[in-house]
Amino acid sequence: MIRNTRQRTAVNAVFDELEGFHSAQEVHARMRAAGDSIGLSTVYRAVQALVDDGELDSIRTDAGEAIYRRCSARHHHHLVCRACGRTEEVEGPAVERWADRVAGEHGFVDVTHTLEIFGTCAACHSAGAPSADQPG
Amino acid sequence: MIRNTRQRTAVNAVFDELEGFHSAQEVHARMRAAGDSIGLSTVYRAVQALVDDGELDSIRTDAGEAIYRRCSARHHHHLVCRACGRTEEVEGPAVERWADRVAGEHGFVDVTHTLEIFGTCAACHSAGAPSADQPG
DNA sequence: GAGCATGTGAGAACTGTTGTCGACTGCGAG
DNA sequence: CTCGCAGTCGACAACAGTTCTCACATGCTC
Ligand SMILES: [Mn+2]
Ligand SMILES: [Mn+2]
Ligand SMILES: [Zn+2]
Ligand SMILES: [Zn+2]
Repeated sequence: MIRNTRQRTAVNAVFDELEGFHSAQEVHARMRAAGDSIGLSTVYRAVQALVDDGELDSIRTDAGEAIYRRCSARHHHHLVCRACGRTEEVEGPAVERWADRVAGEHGFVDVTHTLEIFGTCAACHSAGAPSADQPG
Repeated sequence: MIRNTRQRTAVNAVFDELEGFHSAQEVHARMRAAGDSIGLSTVYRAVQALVDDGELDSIRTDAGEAIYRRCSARHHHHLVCRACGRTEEVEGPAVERWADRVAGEHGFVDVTHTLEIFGTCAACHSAGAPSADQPG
């Protein structure tokens, strides 16, 4: 059975305070800095449990790092600022239908998808942010 | 300037023989097994150069590993079988427009996106493959 | 409270990837 | 066809993120 521990509660609470995506390492550092005593392994275990419970959503950065944020229940995608990390949740029913349809046309079943949009947000753009590319 | 070397030519050639996505490590192992002498660093440098040249497309697995395949020039996405790794290139102009539009509505500029569809292909499904989930 | 399955965490181990640096080599200049 | 050298190679070390190990601690049930 799953136990309530100080650490799990604390990790969960961190994501109440935080906007956008954050890595396990960052969460660990924040907690340590705030005086919480917790091990890095425990943070990893906690975020994974929260993802399994549907409490957190996770995506992977271009650099291969897993990042997490508190996630609303309905299916959606993310619009992420490359410069500041600011994140918007976006929905597109037509895209959902397209993905399922195109997969079905190829004979695929049990279909899921990942979709992330990256750009420079208005604030960062007016501040003069750099740019980057994404494979297709 | 960029030089033609035996190694770069060989890495490029490997992707002529191969369907679907393959990791740098796998390519290295294949080449070694086939008697080619090449260093792992060189394979990494070669695949990255090929990605930069638009010769290869790269995506990242759930496990965080970068995988590569020979890629047609036009912008597209991938429909990947979770069981056998078989990959179809798919296009959806409407999805492209949607991504740009929704990003623009939020004030984002310099917009790119990633979109991958996962499922079980017909062959694997009739063979009775397992299933998995993908975050949203 | 007692018993014990479950969770913790410091550190080691692992994985994919990148950096280092002396040796090597493609290739344009002469 | 040399020569010279910037570009390249590759064994190896270093790195970053993540997972494993295992002795110890602690929620939960009874
Ligand atoms: Mn979707
Ligand atoms: Mn697209
Ligand atoms: Zn921004
Ligand atoms: Zn398949």
